[in-house]
Amino acid sequence: MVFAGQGDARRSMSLLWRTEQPAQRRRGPGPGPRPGLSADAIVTAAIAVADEDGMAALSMRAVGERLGRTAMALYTYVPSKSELLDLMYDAVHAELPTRYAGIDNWRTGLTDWAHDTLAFLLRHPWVLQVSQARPVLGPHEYAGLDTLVRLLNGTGLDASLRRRLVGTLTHFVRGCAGTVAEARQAAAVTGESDEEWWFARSALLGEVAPDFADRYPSLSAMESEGTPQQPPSAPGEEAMPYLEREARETFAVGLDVMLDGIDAAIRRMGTP
Amino acid sequence: MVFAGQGDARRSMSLLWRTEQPAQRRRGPGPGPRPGLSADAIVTAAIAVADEDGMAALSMRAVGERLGRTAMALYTYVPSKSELLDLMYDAVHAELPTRYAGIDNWRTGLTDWAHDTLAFLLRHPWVLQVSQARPVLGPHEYAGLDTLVRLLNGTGLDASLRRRLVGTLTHFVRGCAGTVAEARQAAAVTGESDEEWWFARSALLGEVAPDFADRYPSLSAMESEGTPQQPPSAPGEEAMPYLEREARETFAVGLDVMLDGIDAAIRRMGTP
DNA sequence: CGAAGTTACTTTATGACGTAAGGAGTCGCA
DNA sequence: TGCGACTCCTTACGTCATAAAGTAACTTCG
Repeated sequence: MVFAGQGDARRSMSLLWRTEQPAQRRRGPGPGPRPGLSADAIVTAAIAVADEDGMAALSMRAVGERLGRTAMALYTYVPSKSELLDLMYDAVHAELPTRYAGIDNWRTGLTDWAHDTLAFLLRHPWVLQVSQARPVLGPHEYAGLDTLVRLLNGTGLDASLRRRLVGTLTHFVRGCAGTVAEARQAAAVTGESDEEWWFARSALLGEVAPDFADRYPSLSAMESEGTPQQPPSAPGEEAMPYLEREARETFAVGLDVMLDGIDAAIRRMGTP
Repeated sequence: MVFAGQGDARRSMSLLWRTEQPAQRRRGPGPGPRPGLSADAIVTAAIAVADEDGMAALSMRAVGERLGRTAMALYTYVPSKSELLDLMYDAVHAELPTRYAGIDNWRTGLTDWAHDTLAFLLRHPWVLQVSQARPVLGPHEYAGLDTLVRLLNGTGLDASLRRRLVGTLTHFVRGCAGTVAEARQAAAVTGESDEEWWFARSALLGEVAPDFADRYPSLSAMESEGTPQQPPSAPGEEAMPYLEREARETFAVGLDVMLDGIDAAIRRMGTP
């Protein structure tokens, strides 16, 4: 987990909400030899690094290199790596859709929201590694939050209950996204596909725990019963990796279960 | 996020499942001057470091220091930090309860499980920062998984559905635990309480976004409506920090919503 | 025109990290 | 007494964020 927002709070909020004093610039002197960087350019480059190579690869050197500068050049525009992370975090949240057609139907609205949010998190998996407590409090994150609340308003539930549902739904989507993201990263880092990994590991597991079925009877029973034979993927379409397919199944099923639970709360409200 | 299990898979599984060759030891020589370390002692010390000071403070140097050795001394017993993490991860999972009284009542069983798991994760918050994809596959983690599956068996649902519920419930509990854990860590690192933090931040927010209520109408309405006046905590009992209280509310409400969703699935099964 | 001031950027340095390499000390057994 | 096995230490390398100080280019002023 990477902690953002460690720097000067006022400076950080200024940068996030773009309330920097516009004057003062070009007051006397002029720029140096180069075309000149900007905080925006740095944030864009940093997002590209994180998207492509993951949070672990996000170093000031890497961002600087992408811009043809040294790491230290960035500190002219960005106070620290922590603040840069804040800016990156809020910048990508601008991608979240804010308009949903069926506001009258809370269920389809929330389903769409969940799918969009999952897709967003898979485009920018490093977002999951930014601490959630003490949130960044940027304008785009708030916009995303406002959208979710608006969709929840359609349920007609109490404000106090809606408040909790925001966290519940977010936890779930983030959890699913995390599983997929980590599986992808593991595959990228090790160069070993999910299938290869699982094949090797289950062989070792058989060596090392020959009594597996006796030690974990419920788990074993469920696995042998509940694992469907997967159909071979249609020719021409890329087979989805094992762990990712599992995670997406969990997402679909779990989302329906949660929405059923919300539905139950709505019904209960009608007939107390 | 910290990735474990990067080392030699066979060695790692051997260590996890304690299938090291027992011979070979003390074959010819004797130990050096010191009483002698062991993998177990190192794992215990490493868990203590991570529990007390967080994952960021878990360095080989720090663990060695706690044992009165240098960082390099650990490498005699543990192949790498990654493997040490595997061992730590599985070792703490031994704390998870495996017996639950009311197996006949799936709802109370799952509720107890969720509370126990939350408490476990809050005792060892660094567990949340170990990657979930490509799991560690140790005996104690499997025991915890088997327990959850056993409780889910009480629902009578299909194996394929139960499979997905494992992930759904886990994501939710982990998400709640993560919020609390991160809030605690932020408070510990910055020395600033949730209340102080929020007070300072909301003042800045008012400066920087005076039109907040207009920009985020749904969110603002929900906040002003759904935030209860919190009663002053009884004298003598420690007031729970703001963010932690919020997270625990989300946990309680969200868990009930999820269990209602499971209940709906059970009813649907009865009357197709 | 030249000096001074301002900014953009680089170089260098510090103390952290994981861990490779190469000892040094101690013991059992020959 | 010497050898091999074993534990543990010192040193070293390349990485990280970032503090401090230096350099180069430009604008403005004298």
